[in-house]
Amino acid sequence: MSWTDERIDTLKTMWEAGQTASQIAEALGGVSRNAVIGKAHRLGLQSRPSPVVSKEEARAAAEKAAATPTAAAAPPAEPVAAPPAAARPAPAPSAPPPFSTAPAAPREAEARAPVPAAEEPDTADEPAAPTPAPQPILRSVGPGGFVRQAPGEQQPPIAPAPPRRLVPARTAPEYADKTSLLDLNDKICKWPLGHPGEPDFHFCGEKVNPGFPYCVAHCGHAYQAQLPRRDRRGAPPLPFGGPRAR
DNA sequence: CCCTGATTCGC
DNA sequence: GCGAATCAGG
Repeated sequence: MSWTDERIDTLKTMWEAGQTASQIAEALGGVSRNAVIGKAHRLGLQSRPSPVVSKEEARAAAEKAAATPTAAAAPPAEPVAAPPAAARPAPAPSAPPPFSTAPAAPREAEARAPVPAAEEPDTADEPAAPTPAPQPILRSVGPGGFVRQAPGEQQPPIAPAPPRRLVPARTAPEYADKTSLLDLNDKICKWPLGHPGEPDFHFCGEKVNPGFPYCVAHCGHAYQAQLPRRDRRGAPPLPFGGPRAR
């Protein structure tokens, strides 16, 4: 596998979106985690919170901690070089789900007035299936077939995607229901829709299939059993709406 | 053990 | 430039 423009593009986007190197490698296919990391560095995509702290950083941090015994009132504004990336998956571990009604930290112009109404067809993207019917049957997922079907079951295994908008309302018509980079966290689907840099680029935002970066439906796209080369048809379903048309 | 990203170094 | 091997922390 070589680093085509498209693959580099995907790498960049996913890296900046906070995907792990493993996830990126898996999404790209044909490359190892190390390859992704190596490439990312060569591209200058640098510095993500690494689990490994350099001795310098550790020493500096220790000194700082020691030198600041009492003045703990103000949260230290990012000790070392604060990553410029506006995008890191929201670290909020116990944070409320992305679609909770009340944003904990209301961003200025984001006062979203609760609008009563039910629906508006709105955007044409992702026509969500209108069947919120909860699936009582527990299913497991696995490589290849992805969603395992209970024995004897004939129905499509994947519950139809519930309506995407779980939040009652919004103000800005076109963006309010979009899951932005800033909204990403471990619990919501990071499947990108549209292309980075474009105004309507956003993320799926569904609840993830536990253990995966995507919701069940998008996992079905992302993880598929490899077919023999001669049997493959068309382009593989890469995220990001496919390679950027330039 | 598993995971993570960083770095090195032969190719 | 590439990526496996290695390192080192969580």
